[in-house]
Order: sequence, then structure tokens, then C-alpha cells
Amino acid sequence: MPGTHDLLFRTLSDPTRRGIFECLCSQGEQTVAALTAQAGVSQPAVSKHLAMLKQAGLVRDRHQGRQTHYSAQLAALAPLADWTNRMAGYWESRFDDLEDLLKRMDQ
Amino acid sequence: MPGTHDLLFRTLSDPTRRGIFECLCSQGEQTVAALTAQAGVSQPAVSKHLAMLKQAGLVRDRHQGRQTHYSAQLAALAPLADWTNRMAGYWESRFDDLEDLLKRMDQ
DNA sequence: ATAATTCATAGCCATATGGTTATGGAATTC
DNA sequence: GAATTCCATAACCATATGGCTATGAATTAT
Repeated sequence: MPGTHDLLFRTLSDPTRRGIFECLCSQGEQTVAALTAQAGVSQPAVSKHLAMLKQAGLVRDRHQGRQTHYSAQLAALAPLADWTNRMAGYWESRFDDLEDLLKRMDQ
Repeated sequence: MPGTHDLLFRTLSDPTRRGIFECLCSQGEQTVAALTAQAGVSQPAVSKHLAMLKQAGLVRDRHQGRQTHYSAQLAALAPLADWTNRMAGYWESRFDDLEDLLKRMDQ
């Protein structure tokens, strides 16, 4: 699915949103209030970012009483790593082609 | 620099722009006309995307006569890989902490 | 019961974004 | 040198985006 990459890159492109995700990665599960305290924007803004992160599969939510706990879903980053590797792979393969070409020319 | 990540994610978040970059990665150096043929948008749009990719360090341009050749700068993806690894690192370190905690509890 | 807390949604607004057409400058070609 | 090609920039437009305040639903505390 190419749409997966779109959603991932798009979701991580906003600094505030990425900050929230980093916060969840580095400090583990957090409530909305705790995240809001560090985000530097209003609570509704944080909730919207969390909704987007959730839609991208980057976070999971767990409801407990009147508070919602969010946690990072690291596995969702896999397509990003795959994409990077694919770009690097293209590079190498073109390099191999060049090498191959040079070999042929050498004969 | 945290701004580096911002620029990178932001630049790669647009599908058309990412498509152009992928094109350069997979097929090597290309002229603006060649890229425009595959991009599905107008030539000025392609030029604008290329300017942004260049500003993010993701591409290099080489002027030859009246045409400009662009090529991917794979090294610019390094911060992206670093960021991903850092997120994974947080995960592992929290896991280690948990492991450590369990060990202590076990005693 | 009533009040207070926690979060999500709704509605609004300013700005950013990506696209288009029009234009112009520089380099080839005729 | 006139015409053409290649690309970048300018000007403009519709929409998307991220922020805010206001509000409401659900839960907990008084």
C-alpha cells in the first residue's frame, strides 16, 4: 500500500505532533493531561493530534475511568524504515549496474 | 538540530514530491522535463518541488546548457534513519528498565 | 445530588500548501 | 538573428492545516 507511507510521513511531518509521539516513545504511556503539559498547545489541540496519530496506527489508547492513556506503537514505524531502505537499495542497485557496466566495458 | 527533522519530514510528506524523489533514487539523474513527464503535474509545479527538495538537501542540481539535471542525495536521509533508531532505542531502554525492575523485584 | 475533572468534538479563523496559467531569461537550433 | 526549447519565477486561487474557545459527555469526588 502506498497510502500507508502517505499517512505516516504526513502524520509525522508536524513538529508538535511528532513531539507528542516522541514523548510517548521516550516516557511510555501517558494521559492526555500529561501530554498537554509538555506539548505547548491547548488540550483540544493535543486531542486532535492524538486522534491523527491513532489513525496512522502510531499510538494506541486505553480508557480507564475518565482518563485516556496513550502509548506509542513502534511497529507502525516499520514502513518508514522500509521506505528508507528501499531508497538505499535503489542506490546500491544502480551502483551495481554501474559496476557491471564497467566490468563489461573492461572485457 | 531538531529543525533538520522538521524539514525532512515536511519535505517528504507530500506524495508528489516524494514521488519525484523516489524517481530520482530509482532511475538516477534526470532533467526537469523527464521528471515532469512522470510527475503528473505541471512543469512549474515540478520545479517548485525540486526547489524544496534541494533546500532540504535531498537533491543536487547540475546545470548543463539550458537544462538542469537533478540527482538524489541519499545521505540526506540519514537524520530520518537516526530518528527512527532513536525511537526504537527509547523503546528498548524502557524495556531494559522494566527488565531491571523485574530483576530487582525478583530478589 | 452537586460539583469538579478529564477528555473529545464542534465551530471558527489565519495561514500554509500545492496546484494552475502567464511570463521571462538563458541556451540551442534553424 | 529569429525561433524554439528548457527551466524558474510570479501571481493567483482553492483547499488543507493547525491553532483557539466553547461546549458537552462521562466519570469521580464532595
